[in-house]
Amino acid sequence: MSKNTKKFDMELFFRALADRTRLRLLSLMLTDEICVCFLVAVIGPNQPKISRHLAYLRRAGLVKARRDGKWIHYSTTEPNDANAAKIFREVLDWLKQDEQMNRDRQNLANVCCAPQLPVQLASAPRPITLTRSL
Amino acid sequence: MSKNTKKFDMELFFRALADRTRLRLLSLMLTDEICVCFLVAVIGPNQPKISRHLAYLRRAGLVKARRDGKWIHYSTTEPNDANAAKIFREVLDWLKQDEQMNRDRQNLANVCCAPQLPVQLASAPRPITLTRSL
DNA sequence: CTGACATATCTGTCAAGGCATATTTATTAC
DNA sequence: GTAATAAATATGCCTTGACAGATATGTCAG
Repeated sequence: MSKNTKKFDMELFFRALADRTRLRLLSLMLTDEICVCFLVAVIGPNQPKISRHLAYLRRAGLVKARRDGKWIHYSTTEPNDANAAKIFREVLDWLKQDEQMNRDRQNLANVCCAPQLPVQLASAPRPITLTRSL
Repeated sequence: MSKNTKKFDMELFFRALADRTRLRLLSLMLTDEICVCFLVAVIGPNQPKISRHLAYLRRAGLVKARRDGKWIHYSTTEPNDANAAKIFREVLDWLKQDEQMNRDRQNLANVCCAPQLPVQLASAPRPITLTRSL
């Protein structure tokens, strides 16, 4: 019953966006939800680091998680404030112009669409849109 | 001549926006440039704090300073990147809906349009638009 | 010298990266 | 079916660096 306009935390919102690793994570969720294991595969070998940044994004209300057996899929979600939501969409568009993030997305495509996945990813659930063409 | 597209620092941009004091400062520049002494008068008695946050905003390319004798006037300025510029404009609009910042702007109007200014502000150059009605 | 503003320094807090470990779920052994 | 194990992810702890707030001091214009 608390009013929906629950005083959105602008500072938390912007701090969540003020880190390159987090922006890179968001850029990998641009097309559809993605399993954590692929985020780790693309961005770096340090799994706890990725996990903590995902938790940060979750706290800020920018992403949501969906459990799927052993795996957890992350996707962007609309912030609880109209202004923030609009800005967030524009930030996501902005990410499409970043060189490093374009490389990241290319790497993701290479990794998860390879005929032969690396051992640890062999049975991981691949992003949907990237596997449509298989 | 280095290319104008000089790799804009997104992290710095968002970090600059990720602090309530800095957002409050920006909100006081919404209508026109404003002298530091009024920023101090409205936001708090701690002058070095205000000064440091202004320096931060300057480094991030969100505000510019103009010297006028003893006084320095600050105003918002367009970030060096088209996406950032658009988002920045929207953030500034967003600030108009914040309660605390509305109180700040009201306080500014009260302070600088009072017939009798406090001693320290007696000769300070008042914001233009707020004094139009005098 | 005085007034307006900036910068240096100190302290406390937060967050990032790295490593170890806990937690949850699926799998295998019995 | 239950116990032990392994895989995927999350969380705790530690160290380090950035930065916010406060006070003191420096700079620059009148």
